[in-house]
Amino acid sequence: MAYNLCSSPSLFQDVPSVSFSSSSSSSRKFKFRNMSSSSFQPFPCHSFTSQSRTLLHAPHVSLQEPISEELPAEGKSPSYYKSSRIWVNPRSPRAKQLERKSYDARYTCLVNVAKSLDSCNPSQEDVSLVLKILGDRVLEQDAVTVINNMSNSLVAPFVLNYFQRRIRSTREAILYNVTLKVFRKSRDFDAMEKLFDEMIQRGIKPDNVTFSTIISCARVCSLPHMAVEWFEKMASFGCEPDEVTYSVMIDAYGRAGNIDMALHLYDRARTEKWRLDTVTFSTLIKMYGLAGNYDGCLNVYQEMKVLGVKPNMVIYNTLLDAMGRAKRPWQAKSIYTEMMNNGLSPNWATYASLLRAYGRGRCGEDALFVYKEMRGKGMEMSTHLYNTLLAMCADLGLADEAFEIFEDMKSSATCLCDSWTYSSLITINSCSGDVSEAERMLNEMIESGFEPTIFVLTSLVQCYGKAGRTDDVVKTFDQLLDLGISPDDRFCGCLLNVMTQTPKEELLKLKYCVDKANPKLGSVVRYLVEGLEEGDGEFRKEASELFDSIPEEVKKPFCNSLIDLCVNLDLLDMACQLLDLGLTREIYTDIQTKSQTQWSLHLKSLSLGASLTALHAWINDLSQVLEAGEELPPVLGINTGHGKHRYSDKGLASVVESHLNELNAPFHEAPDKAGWFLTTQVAAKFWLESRDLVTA
DNA sequence: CTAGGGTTAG
Repeated sequence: MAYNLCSSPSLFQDVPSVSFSSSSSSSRKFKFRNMSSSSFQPFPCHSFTSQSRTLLHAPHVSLQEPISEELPAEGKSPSYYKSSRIWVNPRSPRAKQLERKSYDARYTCLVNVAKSLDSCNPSQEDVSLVLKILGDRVLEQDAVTVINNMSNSLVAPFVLNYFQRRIRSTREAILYNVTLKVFRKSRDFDAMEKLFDEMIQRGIKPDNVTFSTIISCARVCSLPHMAVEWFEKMASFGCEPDEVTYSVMIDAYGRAGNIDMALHLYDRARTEKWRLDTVTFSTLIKMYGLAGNYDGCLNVYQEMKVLGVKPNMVIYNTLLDAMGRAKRPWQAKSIYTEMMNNGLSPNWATYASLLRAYGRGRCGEDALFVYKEMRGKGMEMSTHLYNTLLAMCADLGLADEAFEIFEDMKSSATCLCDSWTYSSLITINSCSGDVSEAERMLNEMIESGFEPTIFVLTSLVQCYGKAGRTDDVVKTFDQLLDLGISPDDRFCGCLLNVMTQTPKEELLKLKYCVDKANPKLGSVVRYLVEGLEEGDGEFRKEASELFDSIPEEVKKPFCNSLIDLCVNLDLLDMACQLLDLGLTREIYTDIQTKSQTQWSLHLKSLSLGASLTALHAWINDLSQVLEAGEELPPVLGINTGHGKHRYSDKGLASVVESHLNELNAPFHEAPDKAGWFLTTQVAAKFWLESRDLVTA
């Protein structure tokens, strides 16, 4: 028997017809996936140009027309062979290539049908008109390919109906499943549920594919509870979840915030010896990353390798992204190195993750090296990738590089600037205190048709605050409200930070903003700014309520700024109360540590005011130890960290050092340990006792 | 691309 893969050679200039001798046993292997050799009916595709109009108005052309009903007898050419008939050994690469080309051509035809359907009216008549071209005998496989390539969820049900009337299938769920996929593409969960009901009513049994499609649709529609609901429904339809369903559900549970359940499923999948593949692992890594469990990400990665699953690009990119979130640039680097050693070359997602990791991890040199490498490789740029570069520059304060990248972006024909682009540029200029350049960018943003976002306005508040332009801070605040944006915690934190840099006589203007933005914060600030007398722990109670009401990640910056404000206003008692509150609520942790040989004070994560307050508290604690007749350890140390401090232009070290000098404290900078001030038990004891004499 | 699952921002 000869398989004739291309019945009309003239249609394929470079694809000659092929026949395979039945004597070759390998011809069995030569078939298309999901299709038995005998069921394959080749057809020419000459009428299928990319123009769907041509397609529709070519009624004399049928996909099936030139097909010979009888396959040619061995060694005899069918009548429609004209020329260029070549015998090809089915084992040869040439045969594989021909198979490929023939398949591709057929596939392209069906994709074009799908495209025409997408742009036609959602009616049975119009759908029939397009589909007539497939002839009366439609192959199930072709129907699947057509629907699978559609994206119009209004037309899809008519197409399904058309095919159902022409195809007698023993596996009717398939056409339903592939139609469900179209709904998934347009995120139409309601349509999905409706079609499922129809399936049931027609007595067609849903299978795992049905459920995993519905579940993953719920996921992309941000309806994780629906995903769970449908998963739990499976059993009542006689479906046992398999590895794909587990993989989807691990993700759905993760996104629903039910990580325990996700891990439970993973355990089950593992003990039931499902073949776990990279998709499941990347899902797990992603889930741990979003939950902030970064060691969990690395554990999954290790476990995956132990189980013999080879990491692919998606795994590496997901890991890199997680390490970026974790602010662990060094781990991102070693993962990237491993990726390269495994012979994989970075794509856009790799670069985006790396840039983010190095930007957030303050690794300027590494980040710029990535940028150079991208340029050197001629990496195809996108708006998103440009924006990632600009965000990296904003993280690292690289104004010149940002300008260069921005110019490059504007000269690109395909990558349009968007509100993210301007946002990064405004942030960069705001951080470097360039008010006029920040304003110029804001204007350009507005002229380009983008409204300022809360991120832009937050940056501007910071910018004006730094420049001492309190009225413009207030103006920016009002602009935020005018745009109907409600101030978030970051914005309030920024206002609070501006207050720590504002002279006392202007603070009332900012208090107005804080009051409006967050009344709880306003009532705490009132004690400081209005010099409110506090009786009976009122202040502490208000501050406690404030910290109860804000999310974990903003507690420390709020507390730092509030303490700074106290210190600026000489309200040391309230500063101490806030520090104590911060310690008891574990907003600050491990500030004081004790070992056999050394007691230490760690100030690195504290603002300047909070550092000085913590220093005073520590000195008081040490005095009390002596008063109680107990001993100090051999060494006492203060760790300020070195380098530039987040909250100050001056390093924290120099501020603490001059304060220690003022106090005549015997701490001295350690020559071999940067950022440490040390003293001995004897010196400390002598100083503390003489100090107590003075204050007594 | 081949009836189901995974990687792009404050």
